[in-house]
Formats: sequence, structure tokens, C-alpha cells
Amino acid sequence: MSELEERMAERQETLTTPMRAFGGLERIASVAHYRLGQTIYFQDQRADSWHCILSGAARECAVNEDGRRQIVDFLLPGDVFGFSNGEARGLAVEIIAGPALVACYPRQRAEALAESDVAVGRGIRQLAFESIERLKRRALLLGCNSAMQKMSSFLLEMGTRCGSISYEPIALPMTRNDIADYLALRVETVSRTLSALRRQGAIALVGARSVRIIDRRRLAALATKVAGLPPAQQLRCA
Amino acid sequence: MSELEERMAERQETLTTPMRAFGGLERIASVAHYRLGQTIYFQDQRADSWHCILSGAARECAVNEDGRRQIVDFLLPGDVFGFSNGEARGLAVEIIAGPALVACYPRQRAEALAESDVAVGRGIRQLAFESIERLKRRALLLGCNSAMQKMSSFLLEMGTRCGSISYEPIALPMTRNDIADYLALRVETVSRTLSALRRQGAIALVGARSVRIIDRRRLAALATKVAGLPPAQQLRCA
DNA sequence: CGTGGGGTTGATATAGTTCAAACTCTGTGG
DNA sequence: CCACAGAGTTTGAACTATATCAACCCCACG
Repeated sequence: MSELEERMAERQETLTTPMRAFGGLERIASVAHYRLGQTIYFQDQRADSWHCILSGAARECAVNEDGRRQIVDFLLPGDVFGFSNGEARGLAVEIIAGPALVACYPRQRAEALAESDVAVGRGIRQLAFESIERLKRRALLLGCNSAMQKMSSFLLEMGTRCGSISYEPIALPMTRNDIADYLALRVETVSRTLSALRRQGAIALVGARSVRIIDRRRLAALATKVAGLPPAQQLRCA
Repeated sequence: MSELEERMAERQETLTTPMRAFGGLERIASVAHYRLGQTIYFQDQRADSWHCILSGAARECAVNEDGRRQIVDFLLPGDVFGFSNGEARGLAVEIIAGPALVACYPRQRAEALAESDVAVGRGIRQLAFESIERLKRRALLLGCNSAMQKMSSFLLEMGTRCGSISYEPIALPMTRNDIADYLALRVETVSRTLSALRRQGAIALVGARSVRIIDRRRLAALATKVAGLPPAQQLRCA
């Protein structure tokens, strides 16, 4: 797990976004320490603060009545979350890689600052726009019709978001189960699809939680559907 | 189609959100007229303006290399769209119910206004936050694992967003094909699922483009229920 | 040295896709 | 006004990708 911590810390150092946007907000921030499995806020909690992940990782998720968990977003260092107009959050945020540092900005004071400080206001709008774009990419990902497409897109996105250097393995902070909940698949399908990608030589599995992208070209080709090929061959054989 | 136009016009009159937020922006707006099938902006176009649908309806979508279309969002009167930090849009917006009136706000001037006018800045942030919440609900909808859940949730959401009065049929501005592209299903599945709901007595199909919700209770039970959230969540339509 | 959570793999079941065909609506031109 | 064409919609039958159920492995940890 030390490797993961290293990568997270490394990414943390190169952060630009929250600094750029949250510069003026620093003085109203309070930083809290969380351990793996802890909850930053619950589904039914009031939306009275914004947050920013400084280290570690979290999942933003809902639990349905049938017990199924859906993950709306993975939150990595630098990601800002918790924006809301309404009262109830509707989604919980839980730490999946700890220890984690999370900054908290009281909503009333943050909004006041956004109105009085032009730079803060602009920064918040930019962050919100980034969230919108990320969520739209997310919708496109979920709208994929095959597990292979979802998995390939997911790996490429995580590669980018984790700020991985080429040929370095991507340290995934989440379990297979989390990936399944994120892609709306079952754990078994996630595992099978990863195995298929490994057999094809597109990726290498380094331990349980790291993936090295070997053939980015191929991965990208799988992410947008392979035209003409019978889909039966994509998962099973090499 | 006259019925649809009526409903759209009716909803237009009761708009509050864009007025509230865009009040100060009115003077930099230019309103354009579009016909069914026309494109407001293309996937590869520069993101240099914000927009607001005044009447009619549109779809925000991407077309994959394999020709499959994915719809990220349906845009109804009152919806503001086109927020972006980046250069390219990545998604096109096309009119699916015309004639449509669409306001256009040049990005440079709009952003300047957001910085100089506190109320405009706050309004934009609120609209962006609403977009974020809507897209998260969208992710939850797409993450549903059965066609029936997707369809039921979709009908409830459209009922809310179209501002339907109870027992009045919901005038859907989109075709079955659009619904399929939105829910990541096939047209045939959409049709079958609607038929099943009709046979169960949950809905009635009024012509091809209208749905009357007969048994909202049953529909809500079939939709994914997120623990802690009322089934037909408050979108911003008053 | 067990124990349990996470991960992989296999066999079977099923929901949704795919292919095909008929039907409905709407607008258009004779 | 009717006939026609085309797009949109519905239904049926076969197929297949993924879910489901089950077994097993591996490793961290008490």
C-alpha cells in the first residue's frame, strides 16, 4: 500500500486546480484526517459545506433499497466536491484509500467569499464547469454497451486522472468491487474483462491494485467500439 | 404536434430559473430561431457561448465512430447549457422539437458580466450546481441494471421536468429512438418496456408521443429507489 | 494457523440485443 | 380527398453478453 501512498502524495504536489481556484478560500478551510472506510458525509445529510481531497481517495455513492451500491464518482487528490443548491445531499462520500486529508469549506462563508472575491467566484465557476464536463464524460462511459468498452475507457480515464507517467503502472485506489459499482457491472465481469485485456497484451496486472498500460493504442481502439469485429471475440480469446 | 407545442409554450410561461439567474444577462443575449433537425452547435465546435432553451426541445449528444449515438441530456425550455472551460465542445446539441427559440450568450461577455455583476455570478454558479446535480441523477439512472428501472425512472423524471399536471399525459418531445440513445438501450427494448408498463396498468400510451401516468405508486416502485431520496426528486421546475 | 476479504475462473441462466416483419402515423403530391 | 412514401413504432424469434451461482486461490492480519 506504500506504493499507492507514494503516487497519491506525488500527485498532490503537482496540484494546480484547487490552488488556482481555492486560493482565497484557504483561510476559511479546515482540514480533517480520515481513515479508510470513514464517511465524509452521508446520503441524508444537509449540504452545508464544500470539500477538497488533499490526499487519499474517496467514492461518491448511493445505496439503493435493494442494497446495490452505485458509485457516481471517484474523488482523487485535487478534486473538489459537495457543490449543491439543495438541502439533502443524496449521495454519500466515503474514503476508499486512507489515510486521507480532506479540506472542508463551510458553505455559507464560501458562498459569501465567492460573491465578494471575484477570483474566488470565477474559480468556483471553473471548478463547477470541470465537474460538469467530467460528469458528461461519465455519462458517455456508462452509456457504452459492452463491458470491454467500459473497462477500456475507465482505464484510460484513470490513467489520465491519476497523472500516471507512461509505462508506470497506474495505482488504482479502488477495489474490483468499487470498479464494478462504478461501471454498473458485476465484480466477476470486471475481473474477466481485465484478464481478457491482459491476455490481449493491452495491459499488465501488477499486483491486485495496479495496472500498467502496455498498448495504449489497442486500449483506445477498444474504448470506442471496434467496428466490424464480431463482439464475441473481444472478451474470450486472445 | 400542436399539443406538444402547447405544453412547451405553457411551460415556457412559468419559467423562473433562467429569469432569476440570467436577468442581468438579458442585454447581451441574442435569440435565434431553429427548426426541427437543426444543430445549435457541433461536436468539434469551439465552446464560445452559453445558451438557454426558450421553447422547443433539444438533445445534447455524441456520435461514436461506429455510428451509435449517445444522448447525454435532453434540453427543455428553461434549461441552460454550453458551460465549458475548454476549447472543443465534445458534444453536439440538436433540435428535436421545433420550432425552437434559443437564447445565445457570448462567452467572453457573459463571463465578464458574471465577474462584474454579483447576482449574475451567483446565478451562474447556481445553474452550474443544478447541472451537476442533474448529471449525477443521470449517472444513477444509467447505472440501473434493468431496462424496467431505467424506463420507470425516466418517465418519472420527464414527468417532473416537463412540468406535467397529474393525470395529464406527459408530452414527450423525443422519439423512441432518442429515449433508447438516452437510456443506453435499443429501440425495441424501449418499446417492449413501455408496452409492459401499459399492460401492468402503470401508464397509458396516448398516441405515439404522449404518456399518461396512471399508477405513479407502481412506477416509483419499479424505478430504482435511492434510499433517503423521494422517488421523483425535485428538479428545478417549479 | 486459521479466518476473512478480495480476486479469479468456470458453468449455467437470463435480460437485452439483433434480425425480421408488420403496423401506424404524418405529411405530400397527384 | 385519397394514395403513397417514409419514418417511427410495435411485436416475434433467435442469439449472446452479462448476471448469477459456485468453487477456489491468495494474502494480510489477528
